[in-house]
Amino acid sequence: MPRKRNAHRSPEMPTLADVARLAGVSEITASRVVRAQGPIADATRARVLTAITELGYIPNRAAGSLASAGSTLMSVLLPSLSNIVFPDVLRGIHTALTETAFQPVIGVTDYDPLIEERILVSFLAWQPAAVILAGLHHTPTARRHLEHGRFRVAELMDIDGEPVDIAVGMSHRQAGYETGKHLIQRGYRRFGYARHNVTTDDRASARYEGLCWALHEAGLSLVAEHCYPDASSTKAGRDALAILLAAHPGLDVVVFPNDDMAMGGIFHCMHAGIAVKEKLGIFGFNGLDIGQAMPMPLSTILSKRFLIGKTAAEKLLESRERPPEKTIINTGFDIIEGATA
Amino acid sequence: MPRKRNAHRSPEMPTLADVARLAGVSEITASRVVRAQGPIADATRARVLTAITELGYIPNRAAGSLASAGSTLMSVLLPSLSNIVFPDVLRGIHTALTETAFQPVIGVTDYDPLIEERILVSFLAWQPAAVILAGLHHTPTARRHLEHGRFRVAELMDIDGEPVDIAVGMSHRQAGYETGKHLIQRGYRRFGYARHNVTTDDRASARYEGLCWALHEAGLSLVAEHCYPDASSTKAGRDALAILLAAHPGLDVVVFPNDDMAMGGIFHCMHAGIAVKEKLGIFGFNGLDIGQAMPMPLSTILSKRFLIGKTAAEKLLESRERPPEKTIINTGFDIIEGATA
DNA sequence: GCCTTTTATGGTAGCGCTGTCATAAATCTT
DNA sequence: AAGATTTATGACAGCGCTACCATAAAAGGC
Repeated sequence: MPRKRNAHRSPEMPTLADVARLAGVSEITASRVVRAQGPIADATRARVLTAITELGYIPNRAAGSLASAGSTLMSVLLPSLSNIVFPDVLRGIHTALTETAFQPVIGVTDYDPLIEERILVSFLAWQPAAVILAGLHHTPTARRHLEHGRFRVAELMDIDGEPVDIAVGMSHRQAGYETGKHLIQRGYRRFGYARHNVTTDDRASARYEGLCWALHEAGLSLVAEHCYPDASSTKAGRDALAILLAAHPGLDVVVFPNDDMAMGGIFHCMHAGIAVKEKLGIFGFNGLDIGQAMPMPLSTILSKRFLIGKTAAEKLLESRERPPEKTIINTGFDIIEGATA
Repeated sequence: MPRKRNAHRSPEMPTLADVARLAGVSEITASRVVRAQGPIADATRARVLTAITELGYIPNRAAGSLASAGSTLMSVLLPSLSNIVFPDVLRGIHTALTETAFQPVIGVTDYDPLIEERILVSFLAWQPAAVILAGLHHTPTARRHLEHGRFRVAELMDIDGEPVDIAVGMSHRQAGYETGKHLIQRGYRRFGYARHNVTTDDRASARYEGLCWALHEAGLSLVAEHCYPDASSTKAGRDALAILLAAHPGLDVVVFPNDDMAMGGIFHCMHAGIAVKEKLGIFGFNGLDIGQAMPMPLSTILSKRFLIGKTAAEKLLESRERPPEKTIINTGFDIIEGATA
């Protein structure tokens, strides 16, 4: 016996067929009106539109996606939502997607490539139009899926490497290097570094390496570093600096992996009565607003997070076809001199 | 002529039929293995699982969703991603959804009920299992859709009102009231308020009202308020306080709609040499980590954002059926005494 | 041993939409 | 005016999966 229509749906939802019947056209014509695709006579369009409002018709995207083998979803895989950095990226993506039919589906990987792979696979089940993820480093399985080519791929934040399709971001190695050069030029010599526990944050590591390289070039090296055994936070920065200075009082500048921790460093100095900049330089990364609103603006590097997200989404929308060659877009960075180093 | 199978798919994707064929079972049996549903003999399951790995099969959720009239998507509509508050909520939601089959699809409404309505409708096209949104205030059309009942609904942050299904949050009116009582008890009498431009942030308005009510009860009223003509930010708080004090030097406490602005207020005091707490009390809202990591921890109210998101998602997962009565979960709030008021 | 219940599997018909092809009418060429 | 092109519409199958039965075999009850 055939399944009764809508048997498993509580109140009947109007379908395209209902719209078509009411408007006195065929289903496919109604479909064309909904999708604004193909030539439609104005009078016909009007009739269909009226029918749609009258019935309160909402298209079923699952059916559409199934029939056309492609969805309007854009998978976004972010490492973390614990600070404002990735929400900023997401905001950029969302801004580019407003007024388009695309919708972001988000997943959080906790900086773990295996989790990234698992979430990616579950996202692919929706036949996304594009996949956005952070960094260029993925598991082999994930990379294989990404290279399959049925969807566009954007790898964000980092451009030091070979992207699958599009990469949008900056060179973190260079940012670290420029940080070192900038601070050396300003007379700092005895460098400290306050790290946090995320060993898989490739970008923080790249900045660290760049910094070391700049020091090396100048015949210097890190005097001290401390790894705070927990996630990055303002408190982590504050405590890390306290520990660092207790063991190495002679430091004249401390570089932090991000602004949150750097602000913690400043708070420690305020608390301990250390003159920031004169006695101890503090340098961060990200260029958060709050750091710039302080009485003594934080010296840091502005990463263009919103721009990265927005640019990536825009590029992905430009064409559904993956171009023959990989694209790298360098959004660059700005050194903010600030007043703390 | 029938459409050639997979004609519009570049490289052929394996389907359930391929898996079933390889495993020597029927499609429906393979489907049951994939969904871990119904009784399956261990040997059969193993064969199907092997076939799945061998083919690299990824289920097509659009087809599944269409056939079963329900998806594993959870629509999340947030007012903003510009500060850490809603990312925290999202993090809570995501945490509850990890290890489940559900995936959050997110939209940003910019505190605009009309945008909320538009995004809601476009999300409903995916037949979501649940919808999560902020606040209890929606357009009539949106409310009608939400009440339709084919999916669970959670309204977050606010519990002062009548929810559609589940509400998880706190009473912002009461938070404002308690703020007022707390500050009055500490001896403050000449109150200022620094507002920002989002007039549609109902929760900030509710806190404001609660504060005014507490003042009224004590025979007091706001001495001054200033509305910063831009979005909330640390800089907004800093500038707003400067303006407020220029016009009303006699204020002894200023309440801010959130911690970001309150920190701006503290930064102004630091800059202008005003002794915070002794000369001018500063009070925020949210209980952000950064405020607590300052040398002088911010006096504020801790809103339990992560908990709200997590609780909501968990409650939604408990049953697919909407219960006969509406549920309100009060996650409460804590007054953080801090050192600034 | 016969009947009931449970366990394991399959056949089949859609879910609601869109790709493909076909067709008819209107418009443009020369 | 006859053909070529463009514009507007429709018929129909099928996207990949699962709900709804049906069935057969195994297990349990007395």
